[in-house]
Amino acid sequence: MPSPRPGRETAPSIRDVAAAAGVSRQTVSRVLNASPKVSAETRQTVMEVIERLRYRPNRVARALGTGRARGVTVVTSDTMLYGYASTLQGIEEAARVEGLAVGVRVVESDREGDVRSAADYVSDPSAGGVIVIAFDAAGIAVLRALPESLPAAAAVEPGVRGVARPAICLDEQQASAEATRHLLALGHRTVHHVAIPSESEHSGRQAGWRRALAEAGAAVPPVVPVGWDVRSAYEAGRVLAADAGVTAILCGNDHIALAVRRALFEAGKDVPGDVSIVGFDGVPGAEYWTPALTTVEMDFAGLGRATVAAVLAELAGASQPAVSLTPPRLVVRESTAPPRT
Amino acid sequence: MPSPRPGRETAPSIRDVAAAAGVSRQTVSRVLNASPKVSAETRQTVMEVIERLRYRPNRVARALGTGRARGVTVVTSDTMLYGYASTLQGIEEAARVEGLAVGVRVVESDREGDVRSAADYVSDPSAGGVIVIAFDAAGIAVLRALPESLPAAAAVEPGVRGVARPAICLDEQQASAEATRHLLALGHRTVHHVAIPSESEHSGRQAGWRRALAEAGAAVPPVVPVGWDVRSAYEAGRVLAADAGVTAILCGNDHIALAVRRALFEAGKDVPGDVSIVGFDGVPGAEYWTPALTTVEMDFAGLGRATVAAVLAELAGASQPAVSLTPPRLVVRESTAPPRT
DNA sequence: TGCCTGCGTGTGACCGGTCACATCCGCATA
DNA sequence: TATGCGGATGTGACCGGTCACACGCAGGCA
Repeated sequence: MPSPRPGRETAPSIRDVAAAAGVSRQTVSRVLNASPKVSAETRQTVMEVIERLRYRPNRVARALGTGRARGVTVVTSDTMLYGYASTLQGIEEAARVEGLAVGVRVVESDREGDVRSAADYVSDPSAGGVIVIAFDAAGIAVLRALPESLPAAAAVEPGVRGVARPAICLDEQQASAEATRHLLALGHRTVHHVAIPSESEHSGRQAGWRRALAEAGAAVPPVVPVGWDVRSAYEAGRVLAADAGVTAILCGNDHIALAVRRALFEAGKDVPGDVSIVGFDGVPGAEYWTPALTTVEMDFAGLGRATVAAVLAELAGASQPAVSLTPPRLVVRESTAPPRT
Repeated sequence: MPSPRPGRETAPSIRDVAAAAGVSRQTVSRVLNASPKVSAETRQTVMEVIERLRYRPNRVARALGTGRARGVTVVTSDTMLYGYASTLQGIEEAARVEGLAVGVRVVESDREGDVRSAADYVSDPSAGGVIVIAFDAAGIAVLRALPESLPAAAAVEPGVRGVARPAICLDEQQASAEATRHLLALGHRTVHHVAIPSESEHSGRQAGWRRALAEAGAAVPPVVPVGWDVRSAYEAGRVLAADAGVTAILCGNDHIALAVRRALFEAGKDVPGDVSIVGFDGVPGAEYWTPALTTVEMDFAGLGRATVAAVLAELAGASQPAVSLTPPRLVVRESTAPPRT
């Protein structure tokens, strides 16, 4: 605590500004909040004083007065995985532009205790609006546990139901189908799919893949589920590499593609000579991989920005603003080719 | 605003708890803050009431009362790059364990306006303690612009001077020297170095590399600086690939290594057959690259945790706690081998 | 002239905690 | 019995904004 006694240590308050400008604190408050009920003249005076005193409104006091902080808190189960991290980045950027504070809260799992604790955390007024990155079970559980009254929005996988919140998603179904068709068109009999943990049967990746296979009358091989850890993707790759019938693999994300590629390499199979692989995400640098990765680019940052717009609308009580997201799109590079005849 | 009129919408306050427990609000406050000046009996009663009412102290009110929020705000120029993101992750984790709120604020550059705005942002009491990820010019500028009175700590590159704050770093000089010696021992005449933007002449990577070369009496080739973007690393790789004298490259980070490897590949050079490469960071999955990458593993998460301990100490007015960091260490894999004779 | 209207402004209470200080009580000591 | 003392608890002010409402004043209309 900086003792307020010696000299003038403490930052100027709204009352200091009011006194210096010869108006009431409420008038200063109105100027700060761009209220129209202030004469141009008074506003001018007040702003000059604010400038002169280098006054900055205290966010804490404001939050206590209004009952909620002017900011957003992101709830997520992870901060490093590409999809999560980019979404977070988009949120931060949009929030900063809007002058909102940004908080982060990680939920480690969908266990009762973790979920409750995260929900409690964001229930506090200091959390402001809440954005849940609900790509997985933990996120969805938090979304469900959130008190009705909280202003919130979510970034989700396509196909999520039963969430009474504005939920935004990147619909990768089209692009996933396109990627599958691309492989089929190259002459592959069918396409195998390695699924990330956040995927469900109805989520975009899997739905698009299924649809494209069905349309082409191709067999639908069993989905190979893996965890977020690279090792499990590698193990899955080994299994697929051992199967001579596998010539094309649609991987749940780019990092999985990298590990699968390694497994294929160890099995003496060339990419794309023997097996073609496609990723999801479009991580930076995928074009400089060896071979350069064919992948579905996803605009997670845009998704993040859209969720900010959504909570802002919730906060203001307005209806959902129509933010247009750039849809996922297939980028063909070197990792896909016709199968060896 | 949930109108407090109809029914009981609002969360219980400390006064509700006090009333229900038959004590004063101050006593409840003491229980919450684990003050020793409460009888065991009273404490018990109060805790039961808290439990029954599901009371959660209001972080905003507390911050207004104490003058500062119980939390930390991370200032960083980036949230996605591996080093930054892992440090952030470590901070979040440690903060959560300590019951601290976590905020994030990005500074886009070291321009006056950006720096000032970030410094203003964290000067607000709602920011709590401040942790600056000062691997680069933007971070260091913020660190310098921070008001004296703010509780703050920083994660920095080794060799940073003139920062009147607890500054913690991962000293990779040893490991860098070791990596260089490893290459020299394999028979390489010298080792080239591609430097990341955050590196200075005196930072660990470069210092270790220089020292090892000097000790071995090897020539010190000019450092090749690149940006954070993968493309610039690729361009640097092309230049090195065109030079027949280059047989070993110490890359500033793993992603650079990946791009350099691509450039070598395009030039018809094999890794590690023709050229050996070493990375820095130890990104997850590097062991599944093709070839698996020899790299220096860095414990950024541990660094992040240490900074939390440091701000906590600042907050409490205590001296620096001695947190032991796990030092960076070389992990030899497949991307390094003797030069072709 | 009287009254209503609306704009610009000011006043007191309040948000939910904490701080500094006062008070009460029981027991040991003089 | 008076005094001192320290542990346990309570009281009022305060942190720095906002909210709801009151107020003064000018112009328009009856």
